[in-house]
Amino acid sequence: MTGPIAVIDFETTGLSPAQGDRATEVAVVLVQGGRVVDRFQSLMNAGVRISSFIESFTGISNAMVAAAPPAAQVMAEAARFVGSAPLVAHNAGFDRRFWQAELARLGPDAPAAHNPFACTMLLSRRLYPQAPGHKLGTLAAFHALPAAGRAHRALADAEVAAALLARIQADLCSRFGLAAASHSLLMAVQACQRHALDAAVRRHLGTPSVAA
DNA sequence: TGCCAGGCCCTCTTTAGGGCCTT
Repeated sequence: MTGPIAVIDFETTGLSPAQGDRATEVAVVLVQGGRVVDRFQSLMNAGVRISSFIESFTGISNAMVAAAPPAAQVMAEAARFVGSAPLVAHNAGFDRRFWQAELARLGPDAPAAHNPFACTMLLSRRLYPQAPGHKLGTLAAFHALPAAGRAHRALADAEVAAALLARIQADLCSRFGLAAASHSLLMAVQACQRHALDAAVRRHLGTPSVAA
């Protein structure tokens, strides 16, 4: 049994914290042994205005964040919830930038700020090249994953990403005869070269031959 | 008013360009 993995999703005011964008909502789903074992979700007030485009896109309004706890408080709680668990997100580069930017505002010693991230989008590109696309919703439909609520809200998207992660782990296990697909294996698959998946997994596992 | 990012991946590539994906 591997340790828990924290699947995270942010809703934000835009695409780039370097351009002043801030998080408006965060959700974390803890997954262990292919099952969701705990959840964290909160809106947060970062003191910035949400554009009408983002409001219609996410359903998160200025009034909703005005009534939410301060961003620093929410991020501190999220970091404690994640603890030492490795992280997973869909298009993880995006969520990693906001995770690190928001935690950096808490100070240089914020916990969990540098936990490793794996990406369900990069993994899906490796494992499911036949999928019609690699958006989270497209992959959910492709794998017939259960609906989890309104898309583009943090907890619903984190739940779908967690279900996608469970599918990825199950497929890796069945393909390579594993009992469990660890986060480090996910990182190895994510980093492997195109058309070199089996060789990359064999290198990671340290086994000379694995049934395909 | 209009525009804004970053990184991976593919290919009509590698001295590059553009699509995808996240909000």
